Amino acid sequence: MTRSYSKGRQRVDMVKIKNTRNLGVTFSKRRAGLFKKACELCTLCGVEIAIVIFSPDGKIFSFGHPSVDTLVERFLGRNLPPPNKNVHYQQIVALREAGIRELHTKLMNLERVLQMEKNRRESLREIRKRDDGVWWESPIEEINLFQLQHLKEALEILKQKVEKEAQMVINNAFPFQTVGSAWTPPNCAS
Amino acid sequence: MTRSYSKGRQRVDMVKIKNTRNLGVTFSKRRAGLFKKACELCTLCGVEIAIVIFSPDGKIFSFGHPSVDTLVERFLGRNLPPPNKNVHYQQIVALREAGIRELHTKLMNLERVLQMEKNRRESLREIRKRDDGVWWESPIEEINLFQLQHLKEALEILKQKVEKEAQMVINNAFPFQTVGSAWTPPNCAS
DNA sequence: AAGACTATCATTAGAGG
DNA sequence: TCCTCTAATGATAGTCT
Repeated sequence: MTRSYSKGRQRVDMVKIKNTRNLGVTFSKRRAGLFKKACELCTLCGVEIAIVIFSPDGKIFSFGHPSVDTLVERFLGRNLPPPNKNVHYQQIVALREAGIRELHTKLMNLERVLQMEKNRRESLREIRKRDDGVWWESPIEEINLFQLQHLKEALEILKQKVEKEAQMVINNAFPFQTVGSAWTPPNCAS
Repeated sequence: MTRSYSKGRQRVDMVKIKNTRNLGVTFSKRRAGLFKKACELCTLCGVEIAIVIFSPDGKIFSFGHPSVDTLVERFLGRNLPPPNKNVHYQQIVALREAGIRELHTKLMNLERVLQMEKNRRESLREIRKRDDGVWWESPIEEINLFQLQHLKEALEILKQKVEKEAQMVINNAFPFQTVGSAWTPPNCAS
């Protein structure tokens, strides 16, 4: 007894996952939440949604209404015919509309992102202190160097001007090659 | 005066959209919420997510980190041979298993920052001129702080220039692909 | 007409079991 | 590992500007 629950959901940018186990739990919970949101959106607005999630350990989770394969096929079928200039124009128009709003939102969140960075750093330090046994193989210095190199790369790319190069760097740093089978989540609740 | 807002979010199963107009608004809001959740899941748990939404009127909305096409392709090719496991890859896997997700999250957040900064290179270059240019040779803790300060400086100026920059973005037209954030294609409401 | 606002309810991280 | 619980925070439908 005397259960005094205190911890609750904090702000997203304050969230610090304490260990791998909690990370897995969080992933499961949030994945379920995401699928639930998608399901609600399907039923509420009459849209069709496909979601595919690749976890770092190689598992694939998918949600699809009516089915992932159907929607993926349709998605590819849309891209199959040669690019339509009208489509491209519509994209530009849409981006014009979304541009200002997105920039505002993102700038408003930038400080929160920076705060998140600080929290990540604290989390990293905590994990260093706690999980000594796991971190033996790779000294802290190497990890710092590892991180350092990537940060350096990223910021130097920032100085340059090509988004694709940045994306390549990220992808090369973390090539998530996954092999597995799709897992179909529970159906939409009515 | 005396604005007494009363309506709020009701239970999902009680939600009734009053008309087509409100339905469109709801769809936009919830779609944004879904993409935000997906983005959070990406950064928090280090997963890769692709979402495709087909609206009844034939419009397509997509979210993808790193990109929808990449993930769809991987999804369809889930029987691909195992990935090459070179030394670098193994090191990354080991580090990730040991808690590298914080670094991964850092990089993904940084990627988001890069995505935001890509349209504001001039301002950033102006900031960078004030740097001595050797910040990455400092200890990692100071590096992060330095980077944070650096980005924060950029943020301050960018805040002042957001409108101007947004206009620039519109004039220059966005690049075709979006990385790590929601891509809003053709217009939403009918 | 695109956002701001606010009252709700939903989501969820961590603790106990 | 999986469930329940609880406090905080997040999300959002309708309204107003």
